[in-house]
Amino acid sequence: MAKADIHDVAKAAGVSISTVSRAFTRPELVSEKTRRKVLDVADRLDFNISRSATALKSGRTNRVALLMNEDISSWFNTEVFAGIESVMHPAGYDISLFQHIDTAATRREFFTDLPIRRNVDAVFVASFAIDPHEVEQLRRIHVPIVGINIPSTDGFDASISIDDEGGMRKAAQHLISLGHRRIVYPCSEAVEDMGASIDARARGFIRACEEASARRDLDWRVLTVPRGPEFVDSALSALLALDEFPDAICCQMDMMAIPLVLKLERYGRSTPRDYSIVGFDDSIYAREMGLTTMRQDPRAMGRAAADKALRLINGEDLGEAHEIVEPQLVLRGTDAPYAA
Amino acid sequence: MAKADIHDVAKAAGVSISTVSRAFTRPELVSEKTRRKVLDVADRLDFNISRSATALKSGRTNRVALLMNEDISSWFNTEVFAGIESVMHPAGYDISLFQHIDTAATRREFFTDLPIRRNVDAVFVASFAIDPHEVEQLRRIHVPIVGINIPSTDGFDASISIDDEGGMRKAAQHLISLGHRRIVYPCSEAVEDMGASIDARARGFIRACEEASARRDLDWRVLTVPRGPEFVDSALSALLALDEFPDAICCQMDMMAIPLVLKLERYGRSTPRDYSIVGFDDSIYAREMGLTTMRQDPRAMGRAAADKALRLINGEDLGEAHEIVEPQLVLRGTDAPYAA
DNA sequence: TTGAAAGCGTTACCAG
DNA sequence: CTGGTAACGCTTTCAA
Repeated sequence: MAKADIHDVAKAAGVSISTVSRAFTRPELVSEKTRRKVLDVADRLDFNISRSATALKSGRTNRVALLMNEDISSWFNTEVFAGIESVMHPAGYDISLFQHIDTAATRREFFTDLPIRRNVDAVFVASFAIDPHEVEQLRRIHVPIVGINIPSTDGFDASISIDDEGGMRKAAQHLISLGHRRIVYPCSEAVEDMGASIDARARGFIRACEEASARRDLDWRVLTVPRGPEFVDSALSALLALDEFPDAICCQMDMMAIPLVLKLERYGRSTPRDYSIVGFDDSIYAREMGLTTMRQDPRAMGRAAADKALRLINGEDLGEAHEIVEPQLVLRGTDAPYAA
Repeated sequence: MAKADIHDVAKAAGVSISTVSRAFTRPELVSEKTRRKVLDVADRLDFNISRSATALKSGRTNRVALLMNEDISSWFNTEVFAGIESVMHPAGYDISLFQHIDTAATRREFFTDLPIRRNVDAVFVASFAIDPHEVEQLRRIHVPIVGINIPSTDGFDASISIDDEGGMRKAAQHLISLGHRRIVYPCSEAVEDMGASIDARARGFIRACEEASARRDLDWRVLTVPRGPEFVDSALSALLALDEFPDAICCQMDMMAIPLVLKLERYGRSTPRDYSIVGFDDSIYAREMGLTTMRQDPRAMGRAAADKALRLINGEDLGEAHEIVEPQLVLRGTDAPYAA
């Protein structure tokens, strides 16, 4: 009696298979008494409705795809995943994860084979510099396509993205308004590639500085360092090599800011005493560290994206399909007014 | 022509549906020419084999369940997930994640409703203080049950766990062998609850100290602090309240060690100059920080667990069903010989 | 409120 | 190498 099927249950409960089915999926159509009996028997026989059969019958797959350019283990990706999961799982969906769609080879493989075709009810594209041709390919699977932090909404049925440029501009403005004069932006393509976000953030910094320069004296610069696992050390060297150490440092992400603070401490540069620094993300350890930073909430973005997907799947109407969210400045302990 | 089914493809290719099916799943049984034709047509019609139908027919679900006591976003859980995913995804399985099986309520709900019954091909239990009765319930779904960092292997078909006690013992021994005399173990149930690991690690520390005390003078103690989001600050206060500041600190996890190093710096205590400290996990920022720590590799554990599950699903034999792995001491910059 | 039967899209056996 | 056909386990009319 390894596996009882719906017939076994029907027989044991003295009803038809239709009734067994209804007892599970439309309990209100079955008399209290019959239902209890059926569910009882089912429990005794370790029976449950088969998702595969339900899926087949209904024409839905109860599965969604999530595309990420790199590994799920970065802070951003994990949070997005958790957010999507928290909505989709209770709704009965599995998430089929496609990571590392980053090299030319994996991209081609994915977008030409399109393994998810006819096998998902929606597609999420997370923080992914997807190109228009690829979106076009995706559309061929004829399901809603929802983006999270995507460079362009073209071809997407819905999306939610963070305003990277505006956020970083706000961060720089904060530093400037504190009175700092020498302000530096260490910039690299990080190991954990955030794709287009990196560029947008740099633009925000530059914009804030240019705007401020029109009004007052400001010595600002972008310090470009090579990407790779040593990007923090590269930034550190570049910073230390400056003629004059800056009053303020604006970082593209907390993963840059946090190690920098630690390492600078060892070179006798202490924040906020000697310099102000602000991060971006409000990710792991930022709170522990007391890092002043721009907060974004990728988990909430995941949830919002999932809500949209669900509505799209059910043919409902979306209020606004495409959303932009503003990161928030979180003041903690690494910024202080300029004191010459 | 929204959705073409197997019949449409068969017709368009001038073959039977059997041949279409075989062209996809048993290409070697179909002539090169026919196969190309079929795949061509299929691609043109945006057709693909339905996983639901295949699953139904085969009696498999192509889905596994992963149970975690808390959120997926902790370092350990993310890595385990990524490890399992890297093996199961290519093998054609989706992962159905069940998080937050931690309160009495969610546990009861999960283990009595057993929503995964008949709907997964295997179950993973990750870092989960599951009780014997719950395991018994799980067995009722009649699929392989594979554990990762579980307190007891009872009822599990396979497992892989880290030797927390042995690892922490090794960490403490290292500190002792460096000649340190006053050694402290700040201990709390962390926010990100690692369940039984916490206890095992404390035991390892105590054991090392007791063993060493028999041989030489050693002033050691466990500093218990309340759990909660402020556990690091609690540990910090406790440490600073000591009559004499310790030579060495042994931490239950990097999430304790790293913020501690940072905060102690602000109180003028600098490592390795003033004290040695070793963490546990080798998780985020440990390398950046130069933290000496005990490394464990949860991603590799996830992979190993998934390999076992796959073999079990396919009815193959496991060499050794239950594995224990030893964490490795990674020497970096936060330990130094005792210098009075 | 319940039962009978058709059909969802495959796969696999058996013929040819 | 290819085609016909019977399941796989459910849901859903339609009748009773």
